[in-house]
Amino acid sequence: MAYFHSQRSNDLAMAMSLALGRHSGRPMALNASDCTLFDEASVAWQLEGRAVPLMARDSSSRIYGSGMQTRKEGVFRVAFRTKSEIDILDDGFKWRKYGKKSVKNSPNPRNYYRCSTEGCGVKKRVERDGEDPSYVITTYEGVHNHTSPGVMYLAPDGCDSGGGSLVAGGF
DNA sequence: CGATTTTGACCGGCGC
DNA sequence: GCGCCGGTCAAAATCG
Repeated sequence: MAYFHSQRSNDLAMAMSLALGRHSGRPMALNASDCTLFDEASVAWQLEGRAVPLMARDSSSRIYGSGMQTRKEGVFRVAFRTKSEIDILDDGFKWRKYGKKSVKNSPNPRNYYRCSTEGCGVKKRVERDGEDPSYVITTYEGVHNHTSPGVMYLAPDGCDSGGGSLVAGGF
């Protein structure tokens, strides 16, 4: 098992990224009770205590709050809701905003971010909950192929196996 | 001075 | 076919 260390309080988003990286391509549903499937994520959830993961599936998943079905296949997508004052939850990755759109369902605009690292096509969608403005809905799409510059990975004991990488190679 | 944000335009899918 | 809707592009502006 690997641990993560972060100086930020927004560990949930980062943990979700970790979960994405470790369990990429594996379809599974996430509930609050299923968080034990993800070691790092479960730690973060215990720390946060308020975050409510909504769903996580690889394909044919549904977006929170709407009956819309995703048609893209093979892309791991996670949507969850977090109580936060700020829209941009820094998860340790470098995100570059590439679009802003207001959706019809919600009066709040939706921001589109992309991982600025070359070769990493992970996308992120941040939207504030229209019903509860104190909540932020974050959607990750894709898998990182590099380590986060803001996260330090620690091994409990001298981890010798070089194969146990947290980075998900090809999906 | 390079990277990133901003913001309207553009485009593709889908429903009517 | 057209228009709505969601997603992306790209050029100018801005930031560090």
